[in-house]
Amino acid sequence: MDTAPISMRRPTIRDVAATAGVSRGTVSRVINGGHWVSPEARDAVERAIAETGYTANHHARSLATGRANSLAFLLTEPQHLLFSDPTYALLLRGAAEALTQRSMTLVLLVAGTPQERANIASFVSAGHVDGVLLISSHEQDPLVGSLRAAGVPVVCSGDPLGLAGNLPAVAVDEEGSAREMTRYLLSRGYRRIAMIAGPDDTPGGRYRLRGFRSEMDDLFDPDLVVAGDYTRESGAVAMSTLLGRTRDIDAVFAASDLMAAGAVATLKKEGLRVPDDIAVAGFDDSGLAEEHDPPLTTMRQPWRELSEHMVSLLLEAIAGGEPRTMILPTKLIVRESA
Amino acid sequence: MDTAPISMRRPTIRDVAATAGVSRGTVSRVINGGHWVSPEARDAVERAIAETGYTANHHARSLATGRANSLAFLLTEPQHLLFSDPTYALLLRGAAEALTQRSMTLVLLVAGTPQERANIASFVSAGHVDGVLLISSHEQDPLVGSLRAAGVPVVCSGDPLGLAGNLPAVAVDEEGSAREMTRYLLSRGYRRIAMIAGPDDTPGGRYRLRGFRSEMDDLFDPDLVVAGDYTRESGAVAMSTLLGRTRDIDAVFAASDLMAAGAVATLKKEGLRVPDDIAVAGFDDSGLAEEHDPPLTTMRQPWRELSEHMVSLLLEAIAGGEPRTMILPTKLIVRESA
DNA sequence: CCGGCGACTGTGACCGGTCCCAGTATCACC
DNA sequence: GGTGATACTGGGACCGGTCACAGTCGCCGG
Repeated sequence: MDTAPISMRRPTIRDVAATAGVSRGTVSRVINGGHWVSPEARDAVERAIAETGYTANHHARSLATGRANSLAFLLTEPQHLLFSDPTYALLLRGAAEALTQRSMTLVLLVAGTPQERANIASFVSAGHVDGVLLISSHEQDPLVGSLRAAGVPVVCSGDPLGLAGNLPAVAVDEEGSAREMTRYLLSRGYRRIAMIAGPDDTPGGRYRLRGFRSEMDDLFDPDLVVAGDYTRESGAVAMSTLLGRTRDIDAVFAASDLMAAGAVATLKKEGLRVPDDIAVAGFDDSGLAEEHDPPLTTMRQPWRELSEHMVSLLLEAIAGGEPRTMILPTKLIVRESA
Repeated sequence: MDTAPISMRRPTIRDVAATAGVSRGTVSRVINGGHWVSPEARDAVERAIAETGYTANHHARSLATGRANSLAFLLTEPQHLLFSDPTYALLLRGAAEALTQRSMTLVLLVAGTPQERANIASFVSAGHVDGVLLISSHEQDPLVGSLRAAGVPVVCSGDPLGLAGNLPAVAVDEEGSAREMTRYLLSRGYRRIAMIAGPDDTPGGRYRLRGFRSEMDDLFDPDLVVAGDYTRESGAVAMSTLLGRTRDIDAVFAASDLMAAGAVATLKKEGLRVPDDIAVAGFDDSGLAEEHDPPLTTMRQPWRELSEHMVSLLLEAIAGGEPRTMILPTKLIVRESA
């Protein structure tokens, strides 16, 4: 019956051992660093591996070692946000690369519906991944709590508000960045500067506003602050709100490029020119900023470094190291909008 | 020394069996459908599972069954494209959801550097995932060949050009969609319609152009066709090229929203109004279209359905079914740009 | 009363690795 | 020549499931 070419089953470590004329143990040692193996044995094993085309079975290895060799990229934002905001894609790309380099894999988890959240909690707690790259959690996300309780190593993107210490995190200097942008706007002669802040339960919402306020000092006017939720639409709405309060505004600092873009859209609709009538600055330099019309002045977040360090801190934590937190610098990118 | 609360190891199927007072086999049967299990046994097992908080160990199961319970989402585009084009994010989101529903996991693979491509080929061939969702392959991608050779189930997004048949795929009716858009533009009275096509080695490049050409019929002018690579920049460049050839253009049909946006940018720079001087239509309805200024008339791709069907066709193929291909309809979305 | 069948259950082998321990060989040293 | 350390090797046990198979039990028909 079976006239098809026999589909050889994948070679196992035993096959390699047999063709190399050594034991499984020796093959295993060669694979894992090769200490305490004689040069001849190593050679034989390496030849045998090449000859048989052996590749290790991840599942078997994970079962034996208890390590999964994979990390979860966990998005906790409501769905619609996740994929409209280009910053997530940047982090995802960086994380994927960082893991590929370490020959680990990236499991994408999206915590949208309550059902999904429950599944994810049990999935992760069950040890199917070694750790979690936690992306953009609002303060007091219960999911984070359950992960911590289960003892799953976690590293946060951005300051883990309210999860006092102990959680490793990689963040940018939110407050300092906001101060720098504010200082820049002031240096350009703007005095009536409004801020479209992020939600107060996110680090980017809280600390960027704090930096803005302290740098503005006497010039700070609470009427010129409106909070959005980082989306383009919320930026547009916020700008309308601001204009409804007063026309005495000469610059706007938005806590995300997306909100800045929304603000610009509103301004255009109102017949106001950017930056001639009102200057607009964003935050993130998410790619959108450069393509925008006009190109946005913004604070560049070091996306590549952020994800790279998230991965390395997480691996440290998994290895049992002390939880560390890194603060990375941002960079002022001056374009045309302000 | 160890004053910390003992960290109980995860309960295994044996623990469940013990507390339920049955054998491992029975527990396994309950978990996998529960056939040929007495109601009392089932009850006891379910109680024991709840009591112990048991969750199955994926690695052990995969080792025993040979199934990984995960699919790869494989991006074969050069890096910079992947994450600037919002359409990938839409597919990714949909795939993640579709898999979560089936309690499978999504492994993200990015085939960027040659090194990564090699790793991915061996990773996938080694059976670490059950199948591959292949995203946007150019014709004759060697990676696809090696995956097919290794017998890994694959499903393509878009017509798998050149990989004649046999590969299941989910695509939209490219040619029909392009005809519909062209017909619409003609119905609006435009006669000198240009096309910014996609690369000819992609289905969206080849077939959308084909549809455009056949619907234009006598009005088709090869001088009014330029190919881009779906990016915004290429759209901008293509538009410049077109304008360099002739100013006798009253509408432009771009094979992606991103290229349409680039074209609009060029037109604005040239002082031309959209749609008053030149109308612009896109393709994808990738989210960008709605937010664009002016909002883009475009062909909506059914992203959710695309990814959902990709997953289900792939699972069919994995189960040994005949490779199937699905063609989904698009929808003309009329906004302001044309 | 026996044979046979269907429903249900328990058990041992196995998936493909890792790890640990016992064992051997070689060599230096006293 | 015995002792002990060092370098290396082999093999059994184990990780936590699934699966095939054998076995038990009750019941029905002949």
